[in-house]
Amino acid sequence: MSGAHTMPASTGAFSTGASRNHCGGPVRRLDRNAILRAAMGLVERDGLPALTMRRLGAELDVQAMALYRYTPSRENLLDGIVELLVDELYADPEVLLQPAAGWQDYISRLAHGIRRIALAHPHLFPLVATRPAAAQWVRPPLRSLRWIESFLTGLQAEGFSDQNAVYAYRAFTGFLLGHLLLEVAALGVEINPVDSGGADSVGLSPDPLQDYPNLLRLQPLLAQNDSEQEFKDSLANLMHRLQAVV
Amino acid sequence: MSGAHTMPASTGAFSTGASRNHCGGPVRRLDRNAILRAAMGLVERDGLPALTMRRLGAELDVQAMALYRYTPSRENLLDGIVELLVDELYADPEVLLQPAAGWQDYISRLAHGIRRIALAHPHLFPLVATRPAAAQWVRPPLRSLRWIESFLTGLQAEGFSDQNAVYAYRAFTGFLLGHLLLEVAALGVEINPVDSGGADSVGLSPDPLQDYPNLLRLQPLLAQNDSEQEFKDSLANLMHRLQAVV
DNA sequence: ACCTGAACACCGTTCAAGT
DNA sequence: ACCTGAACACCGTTCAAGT
Repeated sequence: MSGAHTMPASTGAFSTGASRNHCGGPVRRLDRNAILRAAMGLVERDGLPALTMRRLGAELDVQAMALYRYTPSRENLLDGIVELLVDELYADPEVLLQPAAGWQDYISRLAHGIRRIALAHPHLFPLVATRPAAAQWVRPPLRSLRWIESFLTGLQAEGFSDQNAVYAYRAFTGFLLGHLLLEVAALGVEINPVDSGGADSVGLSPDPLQDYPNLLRLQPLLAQNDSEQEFKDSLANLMHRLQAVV
Repeated sequence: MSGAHTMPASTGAFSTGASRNHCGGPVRRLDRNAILRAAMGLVERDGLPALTMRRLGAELDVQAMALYRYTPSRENLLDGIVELLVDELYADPEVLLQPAAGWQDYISRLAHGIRRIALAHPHLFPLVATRPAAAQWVRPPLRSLRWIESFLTGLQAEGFSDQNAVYAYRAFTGFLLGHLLLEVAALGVEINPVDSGGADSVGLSPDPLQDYPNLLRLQPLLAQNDSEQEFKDSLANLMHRLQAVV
């Protein structure tokens, strides 16, 4: 922390131009984690297009070029964000690393944990879904080797065969990705992160809603959706499907 | 091809500076559809980051600024691409506008039609999933009002109540989005559209596969997946789920 | 009517130079 | 060791100007 690098004795407090903390000691402003956290905050506040090396630098009181000591590229930064996001699962006390009360309980906790992450970071979650993975079989949103290993091992401990554990992994990721992407997309429309100047009129397609009588009539029904209930229903259905094969 | 701009007037035939077709008549080179098609081709060939106003102009033998006669912005172009993509469903003879042999047949044809579109445009499909929609209840990948109307009306003609038709719409879109996004993502890893110079070593996460014995053992099983069969299985499961409520 | 040249305010990234 | 200035090759977009 207090490395006191190249401090000229004469001028005292502000001679180096480096920022200082409130204790007065010189401060190592940057490290990869701080950069990633700042990037996440920037995206969550202003949207993905706002994540610019220059703006991110400004956020950290530094020039953009300084960031390249800690990341080879902006792309690499995005990958780092995705990794950090998935790792938040470890900090969730509701999520278990291994089944403790049956595989249904385990899967349910995991599903809700990932859902909490998605809802907490609606602007960031699409990155989890769309960034290229390391291998074909690494599927978002469960895209850390450690969690895939946990999942497969956990289900096998509960009696799943190799085949069935892999089958469950595939069904589980498909279910999660579809639901959570739809959920954060719906959130995104509500909070409207779009910065395209005054394009709201273009939004509702070439022809107006009036041309579709059925849609017009069902609009209230379509608009009122309990996404949590829908998530739970679909999860229950998944469980039922897995129950049949185990 | 023949960059005949700024042609001296003396040469007669090329006095206008506009390009000509092989019949010799002056030609309107640009229109919105041609631009959108060129953009789709560019993305499918070189990836989304390659879609640049300047590069797209070059593709059409025109300066970038000329495109702004036909689109207000690059963002609007992306929305146009998504619309064109979804509209390809109308050109698919296997897909029916209304049920003709039961709702299961109708839904199955629709699902496979959208899957064909996704697989035909793996670089483009993520746009369908992630572009902001016009309303919360417009869900990718079924994001045209006309298709939503068709879907709801179709199911109601087959005996679905308002509630159940909307329920089916939600379950159907969730299923499609999850599966197809995973499928094109897996494709994307195979064909490797990444242009990040030599980042292949970074890809496989901080720790190697060797640290996860179970994963290492199951890797062959994870790698060999029949995505079409998986799609059909999951679709059948969806049908079964809907069967229960109708 | 349709396209271009020039310009503006940005980008990501490199690299020699400062401290 | 860590950060900056200056520079390069790009971006999207505007607008007066050409034909």
